[in-house]
Amino acid sequence: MSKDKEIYKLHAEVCKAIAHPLRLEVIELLHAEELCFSDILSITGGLKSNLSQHLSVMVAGGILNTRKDSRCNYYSLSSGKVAEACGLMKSVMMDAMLKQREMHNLILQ
Amino acid sequence: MSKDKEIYKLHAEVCKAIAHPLRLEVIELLHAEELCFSDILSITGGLKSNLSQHLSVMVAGGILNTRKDSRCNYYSLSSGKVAEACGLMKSVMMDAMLKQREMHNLILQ
DNA sequence: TCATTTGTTCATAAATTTATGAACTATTGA
DNA sequence: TCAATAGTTCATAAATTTATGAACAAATGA
Repeated sequence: MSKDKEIYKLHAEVCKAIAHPLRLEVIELLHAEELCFSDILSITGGLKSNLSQHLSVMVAGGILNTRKDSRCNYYSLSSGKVAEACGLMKSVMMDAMLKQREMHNLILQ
Repeated sequence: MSKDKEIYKLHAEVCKAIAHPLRLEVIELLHAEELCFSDILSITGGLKSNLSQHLSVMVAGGILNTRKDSRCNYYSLSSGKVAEACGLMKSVMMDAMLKQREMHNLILQ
């Protein structure tokens, strides 16, 4: 594979680490503060095994840091850039929603 | 589903639209200028059917606009925010790579 | 020491995404 | 009209991701 294609592949892996509803929810939570596994689980709900796997996808993708206290496993964003990128993509989504709504209104007239 | 979960799902769909090596390559190309299908194809290579499908994923995700000239189908970024978000994620990837390299060096000493 | 808490790991099934090639459509130019 | 250009759509197979529950491990506290 060309060097460029390698880079795009790595880039895509980091992007995939944010591309899931639960993972985006976790990113928003961790934007405010570091949290431990059970805190995140109690907020997001669902199975602990599922959350644990998603968190490890995010750590492997380099977007989360993890720190092990004797009692708890703490997770935090590796960089503010992650939350910033997610915010931009959210705004792109909002724009697309508005645009679609306008199209709808136009058709209904 | 709760309203929040719905939002995270839509948000994730837009994020998925950038989370593929070929799609990131297309985003970088379109950051500079609007291009038509065959131009993109000649730069990225691969099958035309594959490119066409990836482009439609991106249009459906709201990150690309498409315009049909009688001769060609032109594609462009729906917003500069898309390229900005990708740039941030690329920088997160670079940071992760550097960090991993440092870890490596530490272990090899 | 033994039960409890706090997660991770594993196997598996289900769902989704991706790649491929063939078939198809629409427009243009000879 | 007929061939060529420019792309889309479709069926299918392969790969990857996701969800689930059970089993496991490590640390704590009674």
